[in-house]
Amino acid sequence: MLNRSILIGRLTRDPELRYTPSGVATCTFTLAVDRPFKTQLGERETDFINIVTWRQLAETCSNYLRKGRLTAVEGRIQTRNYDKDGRKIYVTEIMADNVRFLEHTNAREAEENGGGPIKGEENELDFLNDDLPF
Amino acid sequence: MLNRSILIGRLTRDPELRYTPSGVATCTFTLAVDRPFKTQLGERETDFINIVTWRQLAETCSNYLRKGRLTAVEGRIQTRNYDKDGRKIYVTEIMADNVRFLEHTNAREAEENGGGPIKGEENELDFLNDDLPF
Amino acid sequence: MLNRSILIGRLTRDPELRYTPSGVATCTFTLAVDRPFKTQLGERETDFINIVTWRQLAETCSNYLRKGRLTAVEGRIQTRNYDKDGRKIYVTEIMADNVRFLEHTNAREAEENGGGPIKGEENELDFLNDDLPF
Amino acid sequence: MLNRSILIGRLTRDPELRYTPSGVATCTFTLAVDRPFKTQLGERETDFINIVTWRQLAETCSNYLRKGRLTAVEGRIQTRNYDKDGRKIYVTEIMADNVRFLEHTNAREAEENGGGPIKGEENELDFLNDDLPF
DNA sequence: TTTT
DNA sequence: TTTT
Repeated sequence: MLNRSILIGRLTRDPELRYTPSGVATCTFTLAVDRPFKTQLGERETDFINIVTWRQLAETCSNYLRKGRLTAVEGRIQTRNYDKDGRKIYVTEIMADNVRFLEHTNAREAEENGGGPIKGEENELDFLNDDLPF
Repeated sequence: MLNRSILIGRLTRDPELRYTPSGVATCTFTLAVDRPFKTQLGERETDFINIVTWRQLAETCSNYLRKGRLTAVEGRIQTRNYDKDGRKIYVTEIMADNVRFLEHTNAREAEENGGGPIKGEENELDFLNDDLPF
Repeated sequence: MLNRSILIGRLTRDPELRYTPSGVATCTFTLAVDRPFKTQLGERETDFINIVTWRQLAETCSNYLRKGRLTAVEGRIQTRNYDKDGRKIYVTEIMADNVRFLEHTNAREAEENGGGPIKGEENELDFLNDDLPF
Repeated sequence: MLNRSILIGRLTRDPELRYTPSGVATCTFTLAVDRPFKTQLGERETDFINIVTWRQLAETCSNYLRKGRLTAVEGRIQTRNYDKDGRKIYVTEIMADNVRFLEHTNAREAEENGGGPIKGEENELDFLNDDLPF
């Protein structure tokens, strides 16, 4: 009936952009989110959460996100399963409908690994949100 | 850096209460959460999300929740993995720190399957908020 | 950049349905949400949060919600101000894009105060969510 | 029964730190959060949301936040009212229990306006989570 | 102006 | 009273 998650973390690697047979873009990446406490041994642990985006949002994520970038994600938890070698594998992913790029691509990075343009980022993002004004 | 999920759904079966070797209570259950849209074939799909609670909150969930009960859960997505037959199994769970019982146990149900007391429920819930790691 | 609120509470009175000059439906109501703790005097306090919905969602809220009904609301905090007697009045409201009716209208209530139909409620709700599947 | 808000925005001015008569620290600031769409005239509007923090979290916000800083806030909507010149003034605020500093103080800014230390920020934040009434 |  |  209601299913909403909000995460802030860093990409564990560059995002992957693919297309369905019918041509719909999908972009996947993993967010590393530090836990808000330490273990009894004083170590900080991290959760690795898989994110899936579709269509326009997928294209923009592919253009603007890179490994290590601090990112906010809003979406819905989705579960699925498939068979592998006669075993059922369970998968949990966040279907994101809103992604916020919290760190701007700086010049050096953009050059080095193909990060997206710095200007215009905000404007592109205006159309990423499935929320309507009213 | 930030990790928050809020879910409303129904328990797929009665909750399970266990204790760690050191005596800490933990209660687990699965929420069935209907997706907010239908497939192209007009079918409604459901996500099955594992919930974990600890300590006082675990005890109260075990007392008041039953299969089918509408329930709101607030918590943090946690991931872990373990080896099984030489394969890595990945698990995603919600570590809940707030659980709201949206359906009161009615008299018949309480008698039939051991559901918790009807009176006093709200007061017990006052002490369920629990922001601790476990 | 990100603005999301999720609330569960009870309507303080029946919802109000109005139309803008251009004919757009808007439905407003107030949720009473109990605080998760008691004061030092042992009293429980309550927050009263104004909710605004638009269009199809406004119509459905008007049909299905009634005073006292337990309801979940998801939306965005919006602030505005206006002048009254030369003073600026500040208003904070939740622009809701998702509303879940957690209590079914029972037969007696429906008859007494014009609550909406019991059957079909879930189906109507399918179209209330601005979130797209992908 | 459930009341959770998550916001990302920028401080409209430096935070204000005060103490209650009994010596409890409270820090208040306002977040400017851009709306996720533009008006029909192509203008982007902004919501201004008042945030209140208490105790340890208040001290750290006062030390690390400055005007313009991008910040994530998690908390609970609280409403109150008071009389002013025989009129009732209604106030809505977020009682925050988790604040994330999304922009590091850089050297120049720190020098210019007294922003907090750059090193150690993350560690301090570990203790900010605070689910208490105030 | 407030709900159970 | 508003931020980039």
